[in-house]
Amino acid sequence: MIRLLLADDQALVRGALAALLDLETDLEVVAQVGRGDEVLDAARQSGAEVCLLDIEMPGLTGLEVAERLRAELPAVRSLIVTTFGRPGYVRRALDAGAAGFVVKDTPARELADAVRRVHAGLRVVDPTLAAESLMAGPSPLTAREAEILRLALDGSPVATIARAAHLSQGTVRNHLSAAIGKTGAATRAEAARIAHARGWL
Amino acid sequence: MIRLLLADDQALVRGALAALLDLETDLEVVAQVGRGDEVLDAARQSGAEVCLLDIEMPGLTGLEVAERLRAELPAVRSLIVTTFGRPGYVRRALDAGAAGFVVKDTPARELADAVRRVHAGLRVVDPTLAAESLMAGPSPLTAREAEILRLALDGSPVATIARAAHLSQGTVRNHLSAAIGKTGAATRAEAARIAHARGWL
DNA sequence: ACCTGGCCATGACACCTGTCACGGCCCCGA
DNA sequence: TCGGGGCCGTGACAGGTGTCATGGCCAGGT
Repeated sequence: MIRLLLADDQALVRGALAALLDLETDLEVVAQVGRGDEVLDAARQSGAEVCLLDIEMPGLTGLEVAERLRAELPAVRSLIVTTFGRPGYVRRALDAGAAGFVVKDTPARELADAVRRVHAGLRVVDPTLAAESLMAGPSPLTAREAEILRLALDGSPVATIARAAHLSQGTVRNHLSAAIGKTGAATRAEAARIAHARGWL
Repeated sequence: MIRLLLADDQALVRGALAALLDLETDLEVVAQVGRGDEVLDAARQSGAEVCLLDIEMPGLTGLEVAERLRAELPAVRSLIVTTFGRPGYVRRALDAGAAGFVVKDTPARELADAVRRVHAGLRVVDPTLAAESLMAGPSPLTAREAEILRLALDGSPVATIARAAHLSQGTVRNHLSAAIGKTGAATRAEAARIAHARGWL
């Protein structure tokens, strides 16, 4: 009996996944949480062996959770289950200590197998996704450029970004210009979209 | 036995919802599709009585599907099941003939009840969502303003938008200016975000 | 000691954007 | 018949944006 923990911010999806996995005779969902910062406590109390983690959750990112799980509960395996197959996410997930990476597009019947493989100590990564991840390569953005671009994601004007980052407007525009160049974009909005889609933010 | 059709672009979510609903003794999932434009055929062939529709799908929107179902298969009830509780979506869903509107945040146990209510001919709408929908009111945007704003969503420059819409740049800027004024935004990026969040696009 | 590269900043320039005033064309309701 | 309002366009202006050159500071590697 493999003991599972589910972390996803959408209650309906969480419950549905639980129903799906409980159909398997060798799997048992022992805990469900809707926030990233509730995973560690729940994992400790439930004695979960494998954690299915969504990436975009309130509190903590699934990637951050995977990192903390590795540090504090090294016996627990993390399996990232996310909507977005952004290339950069795969690399970051593996760096964070995740044992697997699955997108929500994959057929339902394959999920249970992924869980079993991860539990057995294997690494599970969507093959097409792994290829994309290698193709795209690592992020060319510096830390500051990524930070500025994150602030520019919603289309804020330079003045707002500068205040938020405690920088001068000129510096912000320089970072944005560099990011535009590195992403091959024409405007900062496009640069932000590209970097976001690649998982560089 | 209530016959259900599931439409959601994420295979994993689709399969998980099927597992969840099949647990109920009076419900039966008779068809699953991953695209909006496959729903009608599938509904006809499977003889589904209730269709669970995600809004954002390739091919056709869940809202558009609801409209066509009402026109061509009036006996079939539509239940919108979506991630985003945008106020404008609720109104548009009901106008399109949907019998219910549920967000993916709702507890899993309530979904089966929503299906039964819809099948019984009742309307099901998340109460807090209904309140928000009334609060926000209808879209103040004209058709063209909404179209231009849709094209501006990704941060394209005015020249690109103008080409895409077959308009002069001046006209595009006028429409954008009007939209910025009506949304109370400061930039077109913010206006696009606001309108999108309200379900006006 | 030297050079490279990230980071911060300034100033100047060309260009893009947001706003406003204005005019014209339609359709619809009073 | 006469507005009113949506729609399209022009022109002009102030301010925001993207680019470039330049300079200083600091950490790291040769």
